[in-house]
Amino acid sequence: MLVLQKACQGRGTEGGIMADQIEDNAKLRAGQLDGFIGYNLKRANLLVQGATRRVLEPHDLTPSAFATLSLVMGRPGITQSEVARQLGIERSGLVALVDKLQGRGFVKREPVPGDRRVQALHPTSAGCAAYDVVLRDIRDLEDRMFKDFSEQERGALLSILGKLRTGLEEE
Amino acid sequence: MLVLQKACQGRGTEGGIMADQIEDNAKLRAGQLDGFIGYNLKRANLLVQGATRRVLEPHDLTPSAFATLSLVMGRPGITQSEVARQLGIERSGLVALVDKLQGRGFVKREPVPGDRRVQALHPTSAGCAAYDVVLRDIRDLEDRMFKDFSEQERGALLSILGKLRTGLEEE
DNA sequence: CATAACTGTTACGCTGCTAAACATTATGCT
DNA sequence: AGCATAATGTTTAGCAGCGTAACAGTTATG
Repeated sequence: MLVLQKACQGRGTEGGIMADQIEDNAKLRAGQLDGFIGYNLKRANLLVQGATRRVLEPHDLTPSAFATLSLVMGRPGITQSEVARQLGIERSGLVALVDKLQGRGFVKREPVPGDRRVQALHPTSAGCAAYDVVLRDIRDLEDRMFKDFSEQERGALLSILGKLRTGLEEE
Repeated sequence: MLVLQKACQGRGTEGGIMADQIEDNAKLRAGQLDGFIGYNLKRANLLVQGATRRVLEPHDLTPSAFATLSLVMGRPGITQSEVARQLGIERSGLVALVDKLQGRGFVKREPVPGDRRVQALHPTSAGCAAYDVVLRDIRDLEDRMFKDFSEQERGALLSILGKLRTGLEEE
């Protein structure tokens, strides 16, 4: 608050003359943004997702497509609604995703005996093979990103993110 | 790997009959996605950004607009290119952002004596006042999100995210 | 058995961003 | 000085991802 007023009343409008002083202030004040989880999360996510995209691109997969494939691999017969829920997106958005995955022969939609509304998702053998190789690339990427981290830090990050998620999901 | 093959060759195509077994497998295998930082980051970011949007909406601000305002507050006279760099977006994307901020009278563009290309950004008094109240709301939100976290965990998250960022920014 | 709730799907539109091009101004090389 | 190179702000065009709303078919619930 004090800082704000200083910025506004003080040299705010004269700006740009004494570059070194401004640089100093930057280090002192710019921390504001760096103190917010929202901002840090966004930036980190931007970078990580960028790297992920670059790894996935040669396989012609988007992060969402890979996540979908991964879910289908992990739980064959999973319903589309369930996938959407786990991915945190709308059901409608998933249709195109599954369409593309099915078009490439990685998954197939199959009716389930008990409930004629749903079409369960199953991996094909081609999907399994593809997933196997892509998974290796992703694992490599994660190892590369975490190369400067201790095993403890890596675990801490995952657990904290998980805790944050569950805390927010149930409002 | 073993898991994959099992999923593919095994009950993959018969799916959906024994719901309880499938549920069990979900708990065992679905961890795959939960083990990736990319996925956890994306999900957490989705939720946090959603909450942030909800807080910012009454003030008619987007997260990016708030971040921009925050940067201008923290370093009056900052250049647009610099803001774009810090936000990790393109210069072109920032124009509309600043336009809107300027339209609402929160910041103003001013020529800088030394370099006639740049137009330095400065907060107005209205911008300062607005930022002051919005900042309070954001701080409240962050406290609410972290209510179940120890001070240590909160610090750990920020430092790890920061480390991840700097590690990725320099390739 | 009627009403509500759920599933997959489509069509439409918005938002946020990137990419490419351009004019203006700075900088560096020779 | 002159010329190439780069940087800044800007416009325009376009795209990808996502949400909303609506729909038909199906199941659950009172």
